[in-house]
Amino acid sequence: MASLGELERAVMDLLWAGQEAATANKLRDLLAQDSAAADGIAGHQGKDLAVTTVLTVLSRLEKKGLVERERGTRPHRYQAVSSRADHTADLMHEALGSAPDREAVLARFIGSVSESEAATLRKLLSKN
Amino acid sequence: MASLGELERAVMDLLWAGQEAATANKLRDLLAQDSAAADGIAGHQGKDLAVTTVLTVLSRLEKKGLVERERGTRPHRYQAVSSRADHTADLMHEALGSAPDREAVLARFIGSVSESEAATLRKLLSKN
DNA sequence: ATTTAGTTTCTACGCAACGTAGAAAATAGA
DNA sequence: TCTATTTTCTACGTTGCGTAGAAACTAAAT
Repeated sequence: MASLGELERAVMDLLWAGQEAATANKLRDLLAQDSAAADGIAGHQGKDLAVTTVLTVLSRLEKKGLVERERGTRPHRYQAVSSRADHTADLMHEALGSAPDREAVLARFIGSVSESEAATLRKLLSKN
Repeated sequence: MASLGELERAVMDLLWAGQEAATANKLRDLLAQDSAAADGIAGHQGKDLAVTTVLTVLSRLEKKGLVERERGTRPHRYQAVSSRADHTADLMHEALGSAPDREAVLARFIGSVSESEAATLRKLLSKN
């Protein structure tokens, strides 16, 4: 399924957070904000990325099937193909599927889950 | 947590499969067997790896915390730090933990689980 | 004690992924 | 048609991994 680099991850987080499709410029601005916030504004050492950088990353994410772009509108607009929840669940299934002893894996997994999450799971498994 | 390359994965699979700690030479032989089997014996295009290759990989796995070695014995013996089931469960937790909306993730995860696995989960969640 | 055969460490090369962005090409609006 | 904006192309530096030779090290045999 291909794992994500740091910047790719940051971009996906933005796309997953916002519901609207966003342009590369918009994303660049948001990334600048975030990094400024992380430094505490004072720093803000010109961590602004070039738009081409963001576009490159978006292209790579598109190739990986994580992002979709509207080619019709002029500044192309990008959006995540699936929700973060779906994507994360896919990753979990991918990990699970890579093992021959799925039951054992599930046992370990459940064994180290918090009580509230266990409750959530019980609910999800009974309903339906 | 660091993901594994192809050879790293193959080595871990061997360590997870066998219960005894193994030497680099032993692992090299097992890898040669496996690749021969994969090709159907006829091929077996001298895919035998150098022992140093296996040792390098083992060192990297040790640095990643996946493998442990007995330095006392002369041909060092290597073994997995945790079982494959534990490791896989850890990966699942890692994926789950990276999302802010854990409940949503669990919902998707459960939603696309096979019926037999769902049964397994129900059992695991009730018992205890 | 010295040599030697086997073992481990060090160093390194090629390749692919990723962060990064300038140069060039394409396009929409003035 | 010219220009400002946007997108694509190309590329460079870094890091992880597959791969292994060279060098250092250690235990056994002589």
